[in-house]
Amino acid sequence: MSELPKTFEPGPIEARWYEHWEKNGLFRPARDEAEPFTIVIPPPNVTGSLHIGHALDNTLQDILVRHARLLGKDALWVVGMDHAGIATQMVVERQLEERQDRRTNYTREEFIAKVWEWKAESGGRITRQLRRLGASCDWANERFTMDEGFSRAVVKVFVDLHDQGLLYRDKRLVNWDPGLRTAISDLEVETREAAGKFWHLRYPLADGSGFIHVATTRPETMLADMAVAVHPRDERYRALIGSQVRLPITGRLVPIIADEHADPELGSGAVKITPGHDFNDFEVGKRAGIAPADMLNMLDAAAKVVQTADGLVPADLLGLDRFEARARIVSMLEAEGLLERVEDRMIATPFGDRSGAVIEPWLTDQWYVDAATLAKPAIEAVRSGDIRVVPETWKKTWFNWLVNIQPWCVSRQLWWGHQIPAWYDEAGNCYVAESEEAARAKAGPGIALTRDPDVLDTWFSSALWPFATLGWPEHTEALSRHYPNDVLISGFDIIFFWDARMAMQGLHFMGEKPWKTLYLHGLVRDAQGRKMSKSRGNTVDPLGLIDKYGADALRFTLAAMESQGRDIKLDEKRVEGYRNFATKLWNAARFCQANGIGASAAIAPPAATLPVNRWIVGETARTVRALDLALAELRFDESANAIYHFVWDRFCDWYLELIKPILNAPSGEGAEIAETRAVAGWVLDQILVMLHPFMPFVTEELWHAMGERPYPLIVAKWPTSDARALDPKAGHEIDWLIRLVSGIRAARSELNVPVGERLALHLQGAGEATRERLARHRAAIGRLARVDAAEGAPPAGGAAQVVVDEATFVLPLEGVIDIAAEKARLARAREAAEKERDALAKRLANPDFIARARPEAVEKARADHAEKSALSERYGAALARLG
RNA sequence: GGGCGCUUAGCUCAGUUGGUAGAGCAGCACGUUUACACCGUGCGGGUCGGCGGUUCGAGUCCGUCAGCGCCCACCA
Repeated sequence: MSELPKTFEPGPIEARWYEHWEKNGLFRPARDEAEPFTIVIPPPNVTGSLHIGHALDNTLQDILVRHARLLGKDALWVVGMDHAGIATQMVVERQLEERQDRRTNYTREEFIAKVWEWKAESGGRITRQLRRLGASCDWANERFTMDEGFSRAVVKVFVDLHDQGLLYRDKRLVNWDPGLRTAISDLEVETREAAGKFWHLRYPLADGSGFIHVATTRPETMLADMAVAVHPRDERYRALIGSQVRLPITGRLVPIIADEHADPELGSGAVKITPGHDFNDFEVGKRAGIAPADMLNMLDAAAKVVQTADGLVPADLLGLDRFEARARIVSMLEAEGLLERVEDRMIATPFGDRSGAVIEPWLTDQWYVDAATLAKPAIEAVRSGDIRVVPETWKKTWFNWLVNIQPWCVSRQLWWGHQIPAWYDEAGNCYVAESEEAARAKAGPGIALTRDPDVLDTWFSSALWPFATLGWPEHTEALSRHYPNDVLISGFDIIFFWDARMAMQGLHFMGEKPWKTLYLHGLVRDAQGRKMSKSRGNTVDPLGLIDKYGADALRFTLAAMESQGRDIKLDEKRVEGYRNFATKLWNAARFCQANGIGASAAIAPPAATLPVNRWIVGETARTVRALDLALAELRFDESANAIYHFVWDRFCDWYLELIKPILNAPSGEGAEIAETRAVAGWVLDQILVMLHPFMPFVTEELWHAMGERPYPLIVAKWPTSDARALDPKAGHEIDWLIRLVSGIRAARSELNVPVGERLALHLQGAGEATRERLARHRAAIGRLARVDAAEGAPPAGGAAQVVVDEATFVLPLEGVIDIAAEKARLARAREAAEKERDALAKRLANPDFIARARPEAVEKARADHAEKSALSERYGAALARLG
């Protein structure tokens, strides 16, 4: 037991204890016999640094893991990082560019080596930051989505899915990012409204008989037009169906076809069809019998104009950027009198979420996962309740996306990532296998093979995180113990990217859901409710808050503000408030130290005879129960509030104040002092344990400061909410005491009685029990309310009066206070009681209420009515006494 | 075009199965009591977005309107 410094400084405490825990393996004590509890961290990007969203996500995880550990479970928090293909490659490329260098100056192997180098040097930043936050992860088994074991898992999943027909190569339109020059998935496309134009064009009919009008937002794609479509029931064009159009500029002859895609209400009702550059047109083209291989393409990977297969694009357009080409083509059409008019218009435009480039639908060969098939068990698992989703409202989103899911494009034209395990021979035959040797065996002897240069979508590998981190495809002990995981905590922003895909892959490869519960939290926003972003400059740096207020304060803030289903608007004032809370606890511990209160020897509550001690033991048990319930329901806000109010309102404001007279009593009361010290020490211990998941650092510090301990707090025992600890009689007594003291204080304050003035306290209409209570708590009442119990009837004259239950407490104040003020005060109190009484009377007078309301409700209304009636009468009597 | 969420005290938010509203911060007043001014005590403050319905009774359930936010979707 060491004396606590007067001021609480979080910094040094945090550094000391984190190191102690980690060094001593306390994040993962050996508990082979214990019930497992498992959480996996959403692996942060190697490029990442801890932002406030991580702080929230990881705080919630740490609370659950520390709680489970305190419950004696074999708690495992799997930690690691994600290689984050596109993001990481972009970072390293940008570094090269800063040195006037570029990726393509290197071989693939050289470049990848540079990325690994960079990862080694700066990739661990976020894990250091996680330590600052207090995250009790299993660092001894840190994983990476491209480490050797994980890579094996990725390859196996690819090959197995392929062999099962659930993964295939296909030529179709894909979302192409011309900035990054790679395909991306539907989810990586952000559609935003952007200012654009609607060009109305005249396409000459081939027979020279006139024009057909088409409207388009993308005139440049006319270089690859293959048809003009009209609605089959559109009378204006019926006669033209089957005839031909001679396209301007290229002179290509294309048919006018009938297709329901053409909307007669929109534009002219006729629409140009460019199957190679538009998702709708692709489908129209297929319906018109054009095979994907025959669809014309006019753009290269950087979205510059290239020659189409029929060679009709004029040479001076070749090599132009798509937007330059647009301008050029519009002016060419205008010159030929084929531009009818131009409308300004907002266009729903697709952008790449990483590059910000306008996405180009582009015809390429890519690898696709049959997501619809994998989605079915994931839908069923949530529908059946096998996976519990919290908050439930997300179930609809889950179903909506998974039911309508499209094939998942998993190949990326990047260098950094898991290279696709597929090999091609010179004839273009494809061999998917776990290794080149295996592929060669499939291909047969003497066949030269080239490996597919593409890599996999990062999410393809992170989808395997819940089981590949546990050793899969090996059948490890860890895997059988810790899969399925207990809870996944994730921001709702990655529900499709990650959560749904984990469910799909986990159910498919493990035959079992990845986690029992999926908990989705909101986003952390700034104090004005705006989304935080670097460009907006409103990001909150969690490390800065930790430096300023301590990790405990930040953690507690995030937990207390995490109410299900809502975004968090973070206000620094809240963090400051919870730093104050930690300080409050610190000072309470100092008080205990100064009064001979120390670590409790036992887990069970000490025997107590004094009501105040019996009461606080009961209150402790109630808090444990409230906390258990809240944590079981994943109500982080409720659990934080339960412990907060117990510590501050019950323990500090009342209990410690109430025991001061006992502790300070003159000698001769040894037994009471001993009992009180024991109880106070025990309660403080329970507080430290209960608060530890939320505020691990300050609690661990105080745990040791209060005395010698057989084990650190991080592996202490969670308290039990033993109902036997509750003593209703003591509870009522202390409740009465609190109401009495509060009542007297309020009266004094409202009547401006000088604080230094000690008043006499007389009784009016008090029963025997009240007199006994008053005698028992004379010292505490005297101290807290600054009154001295007096014998006999109150003297006549001015007095303040406080009604508690049946008794009226009279504080003679002749000459001290303004009698009129006290009368007004009592009249207000009586009026309030009467108002409630009358409302209850009205309800009770309603025969329908008596007949239809639940009997308990009627009973309660009667009891309340009686109480309010009595109360108003007592205030009436008090008023009468003042004349 | 679908789907979801939000609207409760000046601010940020709770409010479990319907029984006439709570917290933190901010505000105001006062500071006796050797744990704590990062504190203590007390006080003020809400027609629970509008309208309608169900019910003995609605912040809580249903409908509708208004405003705000998010997600999904191939209107050229």
